Formats: sequence, structure tokens, C-alpha cells
Amino acid sequence: MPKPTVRTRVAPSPTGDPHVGTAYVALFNYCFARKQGGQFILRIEDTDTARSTRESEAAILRSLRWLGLTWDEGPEVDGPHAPYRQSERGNLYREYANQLLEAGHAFRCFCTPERLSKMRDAQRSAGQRPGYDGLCLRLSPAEVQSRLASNEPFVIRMKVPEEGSCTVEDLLRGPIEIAWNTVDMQVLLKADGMPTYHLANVVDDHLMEITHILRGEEWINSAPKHKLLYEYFGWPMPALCHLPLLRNPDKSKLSKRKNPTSLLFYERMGYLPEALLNYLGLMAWSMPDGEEKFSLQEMVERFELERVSLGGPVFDLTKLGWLNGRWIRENVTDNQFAERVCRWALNENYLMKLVPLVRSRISVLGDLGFLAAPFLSGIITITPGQLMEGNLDHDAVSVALDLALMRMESVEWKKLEIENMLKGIAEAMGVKLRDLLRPFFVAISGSPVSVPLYDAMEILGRDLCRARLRHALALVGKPDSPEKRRWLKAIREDEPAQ
RNA sequence: GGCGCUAUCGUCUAGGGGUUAGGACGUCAGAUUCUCAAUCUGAAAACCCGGGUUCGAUUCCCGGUAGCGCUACCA
Repeated sequence: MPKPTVRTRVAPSPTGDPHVGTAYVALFNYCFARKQGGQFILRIEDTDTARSTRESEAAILRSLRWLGLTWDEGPEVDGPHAPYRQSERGNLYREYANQLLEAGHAFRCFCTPERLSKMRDAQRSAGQRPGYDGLCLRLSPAEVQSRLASNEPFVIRMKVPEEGSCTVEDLLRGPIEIAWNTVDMQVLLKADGMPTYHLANVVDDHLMEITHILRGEEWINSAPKHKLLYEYFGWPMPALCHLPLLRNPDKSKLSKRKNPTSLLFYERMGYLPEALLNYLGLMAWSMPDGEEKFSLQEMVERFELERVSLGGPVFDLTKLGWLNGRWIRENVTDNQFAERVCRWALNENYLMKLVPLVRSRISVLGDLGFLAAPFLSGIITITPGQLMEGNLDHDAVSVALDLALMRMESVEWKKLEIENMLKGIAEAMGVKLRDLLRPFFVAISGSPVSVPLYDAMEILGRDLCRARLRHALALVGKPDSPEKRRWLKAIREDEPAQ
């Protein structure tokens, strides 16, 4: 039997900013497939209609292209298994869900979210594993029909064996045994008719002829569900390999609260895509000869899955910075460097965003450097003293920054929204907007003499602003005295729920 | 809590039944440089703990511990 062509995929969910973790998993899938002359597919998992956005999807595609992780099939390039966007494949999943229903491998569940939530609470407080209790499993066919007739919303859940265990084979970890009684009767098709990850993933991986699934470690526990679905459908199981998760310095799963995670951040900071990719290749993987600097091409040529180590690697910005420096010094000519800088910021598109902000504030072009500096910088060097120069006292500055860092996560990153957020903070703290804004000008622009704050924040992007605000907060100290805590608490109670 | 995964310098890692446990980032010291970077040299720094198996375990096995992940009509 001829060995089928290796086909791998990365399947990001377009919610929020493009994540380094996506690039990380994509890199390994890319290298694994390319090394063996196979194909690498990109699929958009946008079945969560509440959270998925087209902007996010576009940003993911752009970021992966920026990194040079090109896909053989997927959005914008198409392919024999189009569409590659799950929201456009809805009918497919419904058909397959019905197929499971008919075969008796799945059942309709009419339970309300409220009941499920109560049930889980009860289970938890009774010290039991939370999981569907099987209520609708025992519904008579007649009752199902009558509930259907009265248009009651329902989901489709998969049936799961009550006893025994499932052994999933992991390419790196070997057999992993998981008892069936720890596996929930997973919802496959939501009430809105959209599939959950589990169904969509299995159906698409099969139809798209994926041979090897390299994905994050967080999926290990649901692998039995997937294996069972393959069995229910009678499809061959792709090889599974769970990659270790990228970590924050405190070892928790990489998160934007503790580490910049957006690829847009790394781009805006001026990391070279080659260097970022190179650094990701150093996470849990190493060249056979120990060489630390390598291109994507070189990584493809020498890639061996066996060289993936299983401990979760801490993403270290310092070492990434060193590597990036090496790339700038060693791999770019002067001309190329100039070109890079232009592509990065000295291009018409970016400059035109700045021009309206700076032109009215300068008398000679030479003033431009100062005003434009924040837009050509990563983390700005400031002093605690500069942050304290305004009318707010130390605790107020600290609280204001802390509050902004919290609230900025839930606003749309547009200048009007940013304005409202900061006005809201001034109001909540009972200080003049002008006084509140002063330390923000310093934190974001490096100086109280600056282009308008809200515009600057929008242009710089959420991630860079977060990093600068966090830097400023670190300088003045987090609000941690009992007094400041009380203050924060009072303000929070005053706020509308987020 | 339950289940699962993981465990080598602070961090990324190499290695592997017998090694002075290797490299890199960072740190410190020195050299060099008009400053700063860069560069060079050197130093400190690790096999989680306890039992086995073995002539010998950091390496293999078991247990513990710790970290992490999952425990949704999110992925």
C-alpha cells in the first residue's frame, strides 16, 4: 500500500488577535509536512459565531503570511476541499451529526443551559465529576418527536461508553489511557446548528485527508472523543501528536495578561519575522547540531518530530531580543535593512496615519523626530518621576494605570472607545480628565508634549499600549497598599459590569 | 476535587546506565572601543524527592511531590 501524502493543518479560531501560539503550532505542522514533501493546510474554525470575526480572520492570515508560513490549501488560495472556513460548511456537519443520530451514536438533548449549569454545580458540590447526566438519553422516541414538533431548541450529543477506557496513541508520548467515565457526552451540534470543535474538527480532518494532527497539549483529554467519533464514522484515525504549550515566565499557559501574545505586537515592535519564527523553532525543539540560528528552510530540512521535548517552554522575550539582534546584524545588508525599516514604519500607509497628527504641531520638519518617536519605538524609556509630574498623586497614578489596563481589554480598539474608557476612569476616580491623562501621555508617548493620546493609542495598537502601560505601572508600583486597594474596590463597585 | 501531561543551570536546551553533565540567553568580572551597543575571554549556576532494577543510576521502573493543562451549546 503506498504511503499517503503527509497532510497537516493548523486550525485557528478567529477570535481576537492572531496569537503566537497559532504561529507556533503552524510552524511545526508546516515543517513536518514540508520535510516529507506533504501539504500544509490552513482552516478557519469560526463555529463560535458569538466570538469569531472577519477582522480577526484577516489578521491571522496576514500574520501567518508575514511570518512566511504559507499554506497549500486554505482561505485565499483555495484547494480541492474548499471551503476552508467552517462557518461555510454548516450543512456538512449537520448531515454528519444526523448520520450519528440515525446510527444511534448520538442523541438529541433538550436540556436548557440553566439546567445544565445547576446540574454541574450540584455535581461539583457533591464532589463528583461534572458531566452530562444523561437525562435526554432516556427520552422516548415519542417524546422526542413531540418536543421537536413544538420547536424546542436542542443540541446533539455524542454517546460515550460507560465503562472501560480509551487508549490514544501520541507520536511523542506513546499510549495515553483515559477512562471512559471521565469523558463527557460532548455536544456535537449546538442549538444554533453550528458544530462544536469536536465534530467540525473530526469531519474536516477526515474530508481534508489530514494524516497527522499536531496540536496543543490542551487537547489530550478530549482526544478520546475524537477517536470515538472516527470509530463511529468508520474513518481511519490520523496520527496524533500533542505539542507542549508555550508558557509565561511563571509557567502558566502563555497569556496576554502576562506576556505579549499578539503577532501584531511583535510586528509593531519591529521583530523580524525570520527571527520570531526562528525563536519559536527553539521552543521545545532543537537542531541536531545544536545550532540556534536557522531559517525556516533550514528548519524544514532538518526537522524531526522526535527532537521535540515535552516540557512546556517559557517564552523569553530577552532571548528573542538577542536572536532578533543577530538576524539584524548577520542576515541583512544595509540596503535590506533600509528596506525593512520602510516596510515596517517608514511607508506611506503608516506615515499617513501620523501626518495629520504631527503636521499642525511642528514649525520645522526637524520637529518631526520627537513627535514621531513613539510610533517608531517599542517600549519607551521613561522614569517614575515623569509619570508623577502632573496633578495626580502617586496612588492615583498607580490606580489609574491599573484601571486602564483592566478596562482596555473589553473595549473596541478605536479612538472613540478609548476616549470613553479614559473619561470613565476620570469620572470614577473623581479627577479632571486633563489630570488623569497626563501620566498616560507619558506612558504612551514618553512625554506630556505629544500628539493626541487617543489617536496615538489606536495607531499603536492594543498590545503595544498594554505593554507600555504595564511598563509604566511597573515603574510606579502596582496599587497594593491597603488604601489603594480600598480605592480600587470602591471604583470597581461603581462601574457597570463588564 | 477528578482526570491527564510534564520534570537537566534563573530561562531555552544537548545528552545519556560509568561524562570534569555540553551549548545558548541572562547575570557577574575582565579585554576591546571616543560613548553605547556589538565582539572576545573568564566565572558563578542544573540532573525534584524517595524507593527499586543494576557492579553502577541523573538516565530504566514504581511511588511521592511540584508545575501545567482539561474538566462549556470556547476553541
